[in-house]
Amino acid sequence: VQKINLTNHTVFLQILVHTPAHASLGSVLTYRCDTRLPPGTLVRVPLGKRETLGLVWQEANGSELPTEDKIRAVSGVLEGIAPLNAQWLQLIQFCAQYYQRSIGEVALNALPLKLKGITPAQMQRRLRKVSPDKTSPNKPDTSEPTLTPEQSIALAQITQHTGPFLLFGSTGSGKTEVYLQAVHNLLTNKPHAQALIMVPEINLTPQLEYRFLARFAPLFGSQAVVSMHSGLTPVQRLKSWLVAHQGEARIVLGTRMAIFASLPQLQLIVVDEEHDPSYKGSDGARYSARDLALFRAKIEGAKVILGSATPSLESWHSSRPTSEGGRIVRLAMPSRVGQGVLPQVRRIDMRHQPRQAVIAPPLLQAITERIQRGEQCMIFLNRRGYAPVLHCADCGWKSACPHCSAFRVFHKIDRSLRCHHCGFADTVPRACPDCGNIDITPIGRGTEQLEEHLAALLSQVQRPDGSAVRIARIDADSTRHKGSLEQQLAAVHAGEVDILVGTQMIAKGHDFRRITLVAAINPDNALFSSDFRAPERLFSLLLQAAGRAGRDASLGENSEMWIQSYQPDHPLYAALKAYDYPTFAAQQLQERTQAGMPPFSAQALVRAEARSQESAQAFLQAARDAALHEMPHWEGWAPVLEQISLYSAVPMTVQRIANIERAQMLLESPSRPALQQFLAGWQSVLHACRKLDACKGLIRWAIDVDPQSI
DNA sequence: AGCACGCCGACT
DNA sequence: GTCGGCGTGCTC
Repeated sequence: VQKINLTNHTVFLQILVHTPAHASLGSVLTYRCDTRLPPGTLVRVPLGKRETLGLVWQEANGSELPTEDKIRAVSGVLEGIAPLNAQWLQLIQFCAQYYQRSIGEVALNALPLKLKGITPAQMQRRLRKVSPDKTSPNKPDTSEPTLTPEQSIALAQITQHTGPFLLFGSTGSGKTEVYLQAVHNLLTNKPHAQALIMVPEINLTPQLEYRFLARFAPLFGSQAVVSMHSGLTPVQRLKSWLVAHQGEARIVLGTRMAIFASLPQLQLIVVDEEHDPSYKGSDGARYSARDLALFRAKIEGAKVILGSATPSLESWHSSRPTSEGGRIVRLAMPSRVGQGVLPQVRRIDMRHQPRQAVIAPPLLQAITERIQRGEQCMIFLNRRGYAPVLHCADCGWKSACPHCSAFRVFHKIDRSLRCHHCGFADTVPRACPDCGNIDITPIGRGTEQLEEHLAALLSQVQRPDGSAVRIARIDADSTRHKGSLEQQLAAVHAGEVDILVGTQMIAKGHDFRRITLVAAINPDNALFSSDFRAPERLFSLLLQAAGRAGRDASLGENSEMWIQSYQPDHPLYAALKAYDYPTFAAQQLQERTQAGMPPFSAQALVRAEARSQESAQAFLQAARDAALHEMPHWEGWAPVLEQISLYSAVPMTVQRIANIERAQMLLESPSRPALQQFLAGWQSVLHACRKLDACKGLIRWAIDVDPQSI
């Protein structure tokens, strides 16, 4: 009934809109327009009863147009914003295809939401605000720190070769200075070039942001360095995005999301702490920003530097000699800058310690001595709360969460039982809810209890000035309120704290100059984990933690890293004691070769969430059956399927969260392209399985390509 | 994802 | 009698 006036100028365009992967509607929709808009143009389009942001993908070739009465007209173009360039579009396409997401979802998630609601008038105002900042640069900072020989060699290699590079530098080897000078060289030699610096979590590494600002703002103006991370307000995000898109930002500093920043003159990407798991998303589009950085650098013709003291085994393996098939140039910087020495690692055999000792007597003694000398200690325990579970010895009751298949954690501080998965909390019962027994007891310990325990053990110990020992705890609970993390860290820096107790969140980034003793209370769990990447993460964490000690050269000489373990002779700890990542990596790679695990195979995981465990598993099994029995009959698919292993559907480790049952299924292939091809074809099967009767109650499913934890 | 329509429980 | 819960369905 709708009247359409087609002029001879009318073109049909495929436009990307934000529709999720599960929607029956695709994410590439056809609209008409009287102007030939180039790919990458930002537009506003009608979609149902609303108007939304769209991105021109390409012109529609007449053959596959939807019925004409469905096609609506583009409402307007976002004036004043240049189209996204071809490389950016290629990045989006690759990401969508590789991670099995719709292209519209990837593209629109990569753009600032605020673009959507913005009116042309606001846009003009916004653009004027960010237009070139004429404040002339302050006096150029000519005082670039002198590089060590190792740093100079690494920098020279980066200059001479095209990369990609793996900067393998031990904690404190001065990787950041190499990044800074590589960026400096680029930006001064090429007046329009842009660099992208990625960090795992920006609030944990504020000093990196500070160093970049301090170094480059005086040279290129304060607009030259912008940050991009999820902590920005929508308006700040829009602003950063526009400055980068217009080429005015020379340096973009950000978290994983920054990999999608529009950078028309991108020539260098740095991925700091490239092994960090937070580069791989665990919700929505589960992309690895590190892997995308390698791809993006390739298509942009840019250099990329991956930096780490404990590289991911994937990157490490890729940086083997070229003669053995390596594709990344390894640059090693083994020495610590200055006089700082890595702490001596001491392993305590907990089998030979008093039974109930949380802290072995020798460690307690060492802590005491440090405090009496006015030095600081840092103690790790990977469990927050007071005790991971409450228990009634009479009837066996445990503090289970009613909504999850997990125990609720006892938090003594507010006498609550809290579920760390769904957040459900209430006050601790006075007596056992099942049998009325008054005597319900905590089992195990968390950081809260460790803090209390230490306070009791050290109550008689005095600091050099005769005052009592001060203990601070830093974990997700103590830093819930905005700014409290900064406050607590400041207290540590100011020397107001003698012992810092915390979860792994204190291991990252922060330089505490007066800490001379670091201890891990109970790190063994990762040795027995069902996740084959757990040892890799543990090694990295412990090495990073060790790096917190002895940063002050005058104290560094006798700093220590203590490990309490029931397996003190485990090869992981032996390698750690020797600060020998290559040996550790070789052991791990050896095991992985034999077991055919990444990087010697490619993996994907399908996760299903449903009202019942049966329907979640039924869905996965149906998809598996179809892959095993139907897909081989598809024309030309048998050779692909021969290379794919599909394991059985199993409940996830935490089977139920917030009353939603979860199951998963692992897929493996020695060939990455085969796995890719399989997944692409399998999508339609998964969509079809959803409609089966046995799958009633299925809520959602998702494919996780290259899962980082299983 | 939005946004609407649609049919059942406790409140101005 | 309405307000509002979220189940189901549609969007070029």
